[in-house]
Amino acid sequence: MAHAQVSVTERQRAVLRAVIHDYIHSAEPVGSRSVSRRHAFHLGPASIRNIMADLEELGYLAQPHTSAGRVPTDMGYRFYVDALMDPTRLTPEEEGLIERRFSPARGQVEGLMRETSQVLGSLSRCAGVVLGPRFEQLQVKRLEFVSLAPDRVLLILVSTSGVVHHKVVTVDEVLPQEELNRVARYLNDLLHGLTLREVRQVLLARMAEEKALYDRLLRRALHLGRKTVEGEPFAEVYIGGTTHIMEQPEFADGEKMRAIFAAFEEKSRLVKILDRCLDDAGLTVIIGRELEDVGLEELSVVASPFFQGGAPLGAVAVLGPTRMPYEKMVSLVGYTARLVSRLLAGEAS
Amino acid sequence: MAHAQVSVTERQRAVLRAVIHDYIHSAEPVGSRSVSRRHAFHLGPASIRNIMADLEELGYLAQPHTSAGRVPTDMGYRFYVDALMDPTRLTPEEEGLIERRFSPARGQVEGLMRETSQVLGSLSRCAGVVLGPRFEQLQVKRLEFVSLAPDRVLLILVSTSGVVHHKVVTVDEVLPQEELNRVARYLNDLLHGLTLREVRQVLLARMAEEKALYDRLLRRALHLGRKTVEGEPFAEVYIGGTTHIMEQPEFADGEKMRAIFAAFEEKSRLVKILDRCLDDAGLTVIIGRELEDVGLEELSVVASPFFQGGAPLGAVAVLGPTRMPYEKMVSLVGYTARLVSRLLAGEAS
DNA sequence: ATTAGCACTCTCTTTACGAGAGTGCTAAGA
DNA sequence: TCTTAGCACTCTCGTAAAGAGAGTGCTAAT
Repeated sequence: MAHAQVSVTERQRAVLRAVIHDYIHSAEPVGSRSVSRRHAFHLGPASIRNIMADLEELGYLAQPHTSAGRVPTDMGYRFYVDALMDPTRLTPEEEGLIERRFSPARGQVEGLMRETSQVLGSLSRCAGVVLGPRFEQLQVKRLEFVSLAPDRVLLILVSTSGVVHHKVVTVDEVLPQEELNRVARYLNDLLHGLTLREVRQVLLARMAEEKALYDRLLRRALHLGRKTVEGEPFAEVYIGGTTHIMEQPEFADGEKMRAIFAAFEEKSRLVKILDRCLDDAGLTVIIGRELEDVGLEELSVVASPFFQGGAPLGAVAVLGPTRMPYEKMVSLVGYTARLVSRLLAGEAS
Repeated sequence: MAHAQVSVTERQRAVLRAVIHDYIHSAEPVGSRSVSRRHAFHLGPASIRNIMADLEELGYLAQPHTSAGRVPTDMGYRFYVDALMDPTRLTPEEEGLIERRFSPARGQVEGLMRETSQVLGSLSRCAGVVLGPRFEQLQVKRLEFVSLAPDRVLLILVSTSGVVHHKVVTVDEVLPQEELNRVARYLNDLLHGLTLREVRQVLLARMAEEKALYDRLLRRALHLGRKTVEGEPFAEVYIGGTTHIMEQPEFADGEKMRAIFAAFEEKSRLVKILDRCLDDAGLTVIIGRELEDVGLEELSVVASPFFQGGAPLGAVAVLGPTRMPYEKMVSLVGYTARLVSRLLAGEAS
């Protein structure tokens, strides 16, 4: 209306919308006849055909073969999501359902993440994916060192949000528990409240500044501190409802399924995709090839970051076939992300 | 020879063995002709046919339809595993490969479990499953309580083997960190070195014994201690290499796959199955329907417990189609279980 | 006891064919 | 000029028929 599209008329938009709607719920190529019938345009099938031919030329639709109906392309979905889709809201029932499922998970960040992935999975009937708190961004609440063996130390890191990370390291010299306690006390004083990114900087600065390192305790402390924060994975990924993807008719073929599940096992690929969504303040939709991940070309992602104290902490997402009901996914993911942010805020001390 | 089978002749055994061998690597019904050819019996196809008919009557073989070859039944596999199979050993290359893959995981129990499931998966080309340390059996090394919010406490439990468990609980009264430290000190003295099973008993005994509970500190300590050990899952389950199962031709059908992956998501079902294997000191093979799990009728499990300090701690297993190379799986699982036990022993302080 | 021979059965693949759905194009109508 | 009715064409899909292939069970001969 106000902003006239350069090359896409209002009618073309209406037909594209209709085709996508039909295709999303039938999973079968959509013909001109059914569009003309089901959506009460005052247009006959022949006109629809002309318009569809135009849309195909524009790259929004494709034909699996001559004389089949049309199927949306990635580009078609993209246009739909950006310009055609009318946002819906979740029904109050759905919202209530989500909230109820979350209530038992109150207070445990990891449990919350896991539950979120499962809720998203079951409501979207796709895979629900959650990118957990970014390690770098966790704030140190407490460090703890436990001596497991003379040369082996368990490092435990508790963040203010209640996330616990731990790992075992081997040290060169024997460190009795006594000394570990002193080290922990020192580091806790030094690092309390800092994010791990800051911790890394502080430790490096200290180590440079006190080159000499006469103090053995100090030296050990800095050394152990570095071990704690180094080489950690970017973040944890939680996946729920993966079986729903198998229900989609487009993946009846076993080979495609394998490719997809291989990606699920290799979580780094999911991390890479979801990481892109963290920079955007709001909700992101990535469609098919836009994922730039060989093996996932036929999937789309709807993702949204969630926040703690104003900073994006992680992301929730739905991963399903490109033929997914985008409006619904957008509202579902958006609602869930806001809810998670709210729960996290309610928990921060 | 020495022990003449009541109803199974030596020749029948040989034919059954041959059929199972062929079927395991072809996945197709085995006919009399190919048995006669491939295995240089001095018997023609017709004789083989007679023997196969006998084996069918005995319940060891079945025909998908008249005039197809024979296929082993669950009972046939069972007989094969119990009486026919000749044990193999892994090749030194395979053993070396396993050991190398484990070396980076040294010292971290959780990492070791995860890695084990993946190694088993990739070497068996089936799903690798590990039932982690049984919670009940962990020995308390250290308890730690961190106050996250006035009414919310993070409980951390470190076991002597380096396993870390944690959870967040909500408490009725405000507990400052100061007091939590005192509580932790008390409980650490009381519980150090006990298994969680014993911890439970000790706490119950104390609570009964000191009914009055005049001491607030004591009351709180016992209360928090109970929260720490109660309601915990039986054990963690690690699964690796699930995608291999999809490669099996018998699961090309999407519906069967779904059933199987549903079981993977619902880990309690796997726990139930593997738990059965913990009681047996050695290796267990469970075939098809013997699993007694609707949805997994076409799978078999080869499992073996691993030990720490003489007590079974958890189990490693391979989960694949009933048509799996049992000899190889048995040696693989056996070797891996022994290796895991060894690595655990090497780590105990 | 073994096996050759044979008729029979069942699956799988190929081929043919018609129904159905959809298209593109052309020409007529608004 | 835009719309649409009509029509020939194309492609898929399901069904049916036919033949090849593999395997069996039975009988009779060795």
